Amino acid sequence: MPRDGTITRTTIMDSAQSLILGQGFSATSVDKVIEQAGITKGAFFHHFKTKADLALALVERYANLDQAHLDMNLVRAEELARDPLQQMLIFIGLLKEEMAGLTEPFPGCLYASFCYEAQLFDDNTHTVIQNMMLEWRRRLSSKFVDIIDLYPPKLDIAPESLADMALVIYEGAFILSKTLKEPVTTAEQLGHYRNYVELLFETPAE
Amino acid sequence: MPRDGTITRTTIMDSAQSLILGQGFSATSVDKVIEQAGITKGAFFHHFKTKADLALALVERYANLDQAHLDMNLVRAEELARDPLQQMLIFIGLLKEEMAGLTEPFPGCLYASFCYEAQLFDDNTHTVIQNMMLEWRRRLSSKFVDIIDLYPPKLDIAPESLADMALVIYEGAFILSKTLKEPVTTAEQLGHYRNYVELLFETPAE
DNA sequence: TTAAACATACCGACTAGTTGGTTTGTTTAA
DNA sequence: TTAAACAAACCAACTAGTCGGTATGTTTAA
Repeated sequence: MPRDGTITRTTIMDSAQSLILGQGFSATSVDKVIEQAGITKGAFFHHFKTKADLALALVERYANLDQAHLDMNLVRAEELARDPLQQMLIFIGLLKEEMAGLTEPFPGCLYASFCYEAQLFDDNTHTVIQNMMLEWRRRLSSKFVDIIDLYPPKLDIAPESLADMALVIYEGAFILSKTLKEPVTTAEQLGHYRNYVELLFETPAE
Repeated sequence: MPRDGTITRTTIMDSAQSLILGQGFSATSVDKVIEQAGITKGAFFHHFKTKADLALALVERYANLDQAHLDMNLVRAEELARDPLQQMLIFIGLLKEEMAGLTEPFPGCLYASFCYEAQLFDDNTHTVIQNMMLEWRRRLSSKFVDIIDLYPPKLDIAPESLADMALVIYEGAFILSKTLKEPVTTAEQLGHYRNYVELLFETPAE
């Protein structure tokens, strides 16, 4: 077996990601990454053709984890209930519980980090992020379409924008949580999202 | 009095801010700023002792505008209604209408931009941002306390986290809007926030 | 079995250009 | 005349990326 470079590659990516979430991509120099990773420039540019290539690899890995995370929680919710509204409420509850136990703010989202340095990245990198945001929209709005069918909502709402709200809450809560150093914010805000869905579709007591 | 440098200073800050919202603070070199502003390095470092000094000046100006914006819309809402719930719904409606007419995504929020490059800035800069976030929380949660007094909410909620939701929606919606290049997102999401408040406190039909 | 040929992983000095910041001097208006 | 407002040349440190070389394996053919 050849020397396994996947460990080195993973170490580089882990180091880079934690640096990027703290100081942004631009300020995360290759020198800082290799120092953090404990390797050399030769090793870095063996694994990544350019620094932009690292950025792409990072968002691809992040999006893959995000996809798996989305799939897993949707499947779990669908296993725990048959009714689409119950599934959605359970799904949001699962997301909330993940964030509820944090003792320090979530380190942040790579999508948001790259969003405010967007002009530094190429189209491939942007597309990966856009597609993953659209995937959240597709998956959740499809569920909301089923819900609207069964439970006439109290207000006229578009399922896509209701689906978007999940990511909106995540991204916004991360920013407040990081800035104010309050770990509970994200779980609290996901709780409001769940409340909103509940109130929108609940059948009035008769 | 010698030449009036306030125009130059403003031009520098405007150029810097638009560059920062597109590519982040770190990638926004002083050279790029002075090129965009059409001035020289001498002028730049006459007005700002360091690049970090520019960052502080930018967030201070941004926070002052934010404060005025918050004040103005709260006053307008209080002029248009006496009931605190109606005031809050009008207030959110005013924010929504500001965003509803955009033909391209809002350029973004300086708080969020700095949040993901946080380690580059000093405590003064952070404090300005934190104080403005806490100001939003104070002002809106005070209103929500009044609302809760008058309209027993359907669910048990903390007024602070309900107040935080305004900024959360803003910051999150900006990120989706910028990434997906969809200008309507922010107004849509503020609409959901208004819906949520409405549903939480509405008096059930009898 | 063995050794030559090859492939991958990695090292670290080097380069051309950029970075924030300084220095020295000039222009402008009161 | 004076002091703020600006210009332009300059600097040391840092930037991403290159390149020749080495170390450690795998494959192939006799």
